[in-house]
Amino acid sequence: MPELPEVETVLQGLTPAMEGVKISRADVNRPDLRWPFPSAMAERLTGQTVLKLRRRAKYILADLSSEETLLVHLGMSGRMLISGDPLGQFSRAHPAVAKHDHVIFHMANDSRITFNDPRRFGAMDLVKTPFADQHKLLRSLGPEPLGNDFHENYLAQVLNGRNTAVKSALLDQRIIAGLGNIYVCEVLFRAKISPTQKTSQITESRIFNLVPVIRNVLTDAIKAGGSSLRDFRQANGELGYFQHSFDVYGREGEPCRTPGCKAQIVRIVQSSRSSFYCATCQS
DNA sequence: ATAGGCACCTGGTGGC
DNA sequence: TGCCACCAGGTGCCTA
Repeated sequence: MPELPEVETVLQGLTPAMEGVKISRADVNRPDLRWPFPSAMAERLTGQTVLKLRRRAKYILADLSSEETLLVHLGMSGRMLISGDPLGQFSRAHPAVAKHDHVIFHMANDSRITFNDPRRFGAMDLVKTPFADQHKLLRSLGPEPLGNDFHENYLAQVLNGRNTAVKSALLDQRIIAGLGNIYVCEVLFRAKISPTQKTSQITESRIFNLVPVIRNVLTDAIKAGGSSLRDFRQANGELGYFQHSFDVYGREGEPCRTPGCKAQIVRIVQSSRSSFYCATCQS
């Protein structure tokens, strides 16, 4: 599910309900997700105030008053849903605990945040706040695509000499942190680059052009509240709607949206993942 | 060091 | 209805 725009959307939804608010209790309903939870996680969360909520790549980080930081990854199917009425803006009763509700945060403002993840590819960990960036899962991440460290010269330098398809390179979180399968497909369509193109074969001007294209695709998706395919929800339960703006993802056999192009979108498999593209427009 | 494949897990869909 | 194969938004780890 969640690539950078979806995680950013969830973060923005959670912030008013969680930031500055104490966790009165945490229910931890199983011992692990992708990996075992950190020891005594429920006790280490209980009573702590969330000082700051932030995002790094596809991770949500919650800095706690205990000087520990809770690190959350949504994996493929993770959701964080708010219930209750933290802002007095809407009223919604707390739902009964459902299947796959693995962790529930009971906040002092009477809201609840429920982490639900059927496939359990998600993860949570606790780390001392000053060392959060050095956490094993974070320390090798490349620059944020919407941040200042991601720019034309960086991308040209890091892609130069690599002998891999540009699709794989843009999915590599060490090169750029936050893109996933959907948004790489959409980026390559807008940039008119074939997903099979080797990075070393792409001209410098086309590499440079990828930078604003990546930024635009991500910012458009964030404005739309992310993409809801099967089960993605914003933290308030609403759907994102960027999926209606897909040019290629999931559109195998449908017409290319480039004006005047008569081709159909094709699907190929690269490193066991689907790539959607227009073989006429993208080279 | 780098590139490619597999594994982890559940649920939805479509074909027979 | 049932069974089965296949597909899914991620990514760490193992192999060559």
